[in-house]
Amino acid sequence: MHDGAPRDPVRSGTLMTGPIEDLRAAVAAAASEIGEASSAPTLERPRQAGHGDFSTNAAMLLAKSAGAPPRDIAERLAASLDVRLGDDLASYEVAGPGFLNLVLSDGWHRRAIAHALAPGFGGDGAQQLEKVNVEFVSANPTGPLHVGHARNGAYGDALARLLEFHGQDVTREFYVNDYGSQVVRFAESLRARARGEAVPEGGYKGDYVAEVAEQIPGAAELELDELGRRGVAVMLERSKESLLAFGVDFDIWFSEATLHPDGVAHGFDRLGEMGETYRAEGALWVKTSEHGDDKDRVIERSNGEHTYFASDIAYHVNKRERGFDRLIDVWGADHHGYVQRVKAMFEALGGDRDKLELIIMQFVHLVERGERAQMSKRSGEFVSLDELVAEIGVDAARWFLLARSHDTTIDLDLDLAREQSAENPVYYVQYAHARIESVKRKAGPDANRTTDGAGDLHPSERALIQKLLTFPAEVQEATDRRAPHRIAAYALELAQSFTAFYRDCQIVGSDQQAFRLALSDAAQAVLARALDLLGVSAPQEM
RNA sequence: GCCCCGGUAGCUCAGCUGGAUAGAGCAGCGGACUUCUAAUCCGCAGGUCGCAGGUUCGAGUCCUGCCCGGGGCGCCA
Repeated sequence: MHDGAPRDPVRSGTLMTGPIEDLRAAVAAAASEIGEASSAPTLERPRQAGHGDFSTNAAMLLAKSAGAPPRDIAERLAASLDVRLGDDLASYEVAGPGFLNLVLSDGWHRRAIAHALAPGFGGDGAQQLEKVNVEFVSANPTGPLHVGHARNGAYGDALARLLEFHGQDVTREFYVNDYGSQVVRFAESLRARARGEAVPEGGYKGDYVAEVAEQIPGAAELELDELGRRGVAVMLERSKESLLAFGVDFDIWFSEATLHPDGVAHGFDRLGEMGETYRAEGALWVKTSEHGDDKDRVIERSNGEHTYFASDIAYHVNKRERGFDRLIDVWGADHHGYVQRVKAMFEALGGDRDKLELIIMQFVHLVERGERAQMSKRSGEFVSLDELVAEIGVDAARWFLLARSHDTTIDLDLDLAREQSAENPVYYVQYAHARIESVKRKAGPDANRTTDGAGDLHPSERALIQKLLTFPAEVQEATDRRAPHRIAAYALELAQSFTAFYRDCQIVGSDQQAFRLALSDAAQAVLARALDLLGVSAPQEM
């Protein structure tokens, strides 16, 4: 949807204005007549029925500077809003310690639907257009992807989708750790399997190792280097297939090996030019402690070999030189200890530490009959991404993984997940979408639509419209906070709002048919968009 | 010892960066299918928001200390 005409790099804000933004602006304007608010007034949909369609705390924030009781100020605010909003304000009420509750007219609600029906509703909210690199999954290519990678993949992809919808230019990147000692260990394991020998201590013990070895002709006799390369290639191909089947499609598969030796040397040069390295105890160090790290870090060992950190430096230099405005790395919880040093290194390289985001994903714990099991690639004990998809399907799997905040650990009991997959809320949301399609089918292809109408709106219609109108703010919030799980929560709530409307209001055949079809169209479009942001399908029928 | 993430209903989790009587899904109990899709809907029950202080008109949310669970603190990758 972002193809075609170029857009302004900085938004005027006009694209974003909608009924809620107008309302918010009116409240802000009314407030500024009275005094200085200590913070921006809220404008929210109260969870409590009977507290109006929208509610603001502006009066309480103004009380100090205006030197008057909050409830008195709320009355003055209301009087001002009454003039500003005219017929759109149906009624108001001052409540509690000084809340101002607003009830908007049916006309305001009807007009709002047209806004929600506009193409791209909720998108393009970014204030500043950026070229963003999102690096995620980045699993070692020495074994199959497990559910932890699935979580990382679902999250990274959903975040990328959010950023794209928000208006950013996003590159999805997978960093392939195809260099270093784990590749050697993998090659040794492959050779042992090919020769029918026991896998050496510290090697990879999973059955997949034998399968991979079988796919490499002459594996028993190949040089370790070559065997490692072949093995990694096979694993990588498998990973690509698994991820594609899971709906995750990377733009770039970046090989760590290609950073050696030139990229690493280049990275060291850059640090050297910045005066950020020194030699001590026979090793080469980088002064990360001057940028917030606990201690300085070795990048070249006293034996002349590079540390893993050397690759990280080269990689981040490379990313910067590819012209990204923002780098987002999605890591597993076991890497949180590296956040400070990588941020420090990035700053030492002359980067802006705020332009490098390191997002830590908490783990997926495997639970079997109430017992926690440890997932480990080397021991071969894990639930694979493929297995998860085979058991419960892509949509249920993605929903399961995306419905929770990324900083909460997830307990996965595969038996339970299998049992409960039929009860996965994702189907409820999809069902609402399919049901709307069914209603439209019933109405026929030529049925009229209108956002005009007479007569009172049903409370369920008003609630559905209000829910639709909050979508742009939800997208904004989910994007700003890197929190796609909010979209899942929103999608469920929207599906509930639609289902209540469907229950209470006859659509096809009613004298409000054209209006209710327009409302249904808007609900369907937003449901489809929300599901798409999560990488979940929106079926026409179920 | 230090650092990061959690602790909210029986279970799994939200809680819009401080707002009104803390929510959802699942599980449980009781109801609803001659109707635009019952993968649905309605009702009931379920809580010392880990504990103790503090900040203020107001704290699940912010601060301090402690308890519990998970993860991390290499010249490994």
